[in-house]
Amino acid sequence: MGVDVGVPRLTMPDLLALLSGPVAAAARGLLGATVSGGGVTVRLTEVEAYAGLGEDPSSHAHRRRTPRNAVMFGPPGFAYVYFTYGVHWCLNVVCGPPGQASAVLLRAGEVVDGLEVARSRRPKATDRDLARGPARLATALGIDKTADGTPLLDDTGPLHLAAGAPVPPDRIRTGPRVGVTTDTAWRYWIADEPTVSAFRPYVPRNRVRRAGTRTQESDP
DNA sequence: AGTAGGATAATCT
DNA sequence: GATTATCCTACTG
Repeated sequence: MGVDVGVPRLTMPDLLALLSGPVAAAARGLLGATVSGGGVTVRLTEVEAYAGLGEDPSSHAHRRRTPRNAVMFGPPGFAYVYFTYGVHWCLNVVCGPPGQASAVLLRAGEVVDGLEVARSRRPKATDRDLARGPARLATALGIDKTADGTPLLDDTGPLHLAAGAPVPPDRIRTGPRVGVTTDTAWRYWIADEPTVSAFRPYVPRNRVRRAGTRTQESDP
């Protein structure tokens, strides 16, 4: 039984249509949607669009199809999960028509259900920080590589994506994406949401301490 | 409050 | 062998 009749909510076919279209619109439209996994539900407050083959140097699918990014080349509505920095998992929603390989990175959200479970997965985090950042969000949902390539729009996989209460357009903010070289304003977030992650400009990590480099000073 | 550095391994050149 | 769509801790002021 729907209670709040006045609030239009995307139907499942509408959600699929949204994900099938241009990735920027898909990213925008995903704000306010919910992702559930492992007993935790997160309401998305911050996302980033990544175009696929060719157009976007920051996209994992920029150059060509590889085993890692293969899911991005498939149909929309599936999870693309990647491992980075040797430590973290991040969750994307595959968008666009098959072959285009665009995706939306889920950067942050508010835990709206399963709070106790989310806290147990991130014991040291405050409630605000439980899913504030892409790897934190993935951890809160209990995501690892087994979620890669699973469907998000039905209940056959470990994750489920559902439309939420629509976000008024004037509440949506845009800006450059985090941690990448390109400056396209393809980061979207909901204004005044405390769960939105802090912006961090791209900084190359050049300083590699080489094991073979001997230093002579061994005493002051 | 702000920043520097380390963790740690898959992926790609 | 270099890079990485990040996060946490420790240190400085």
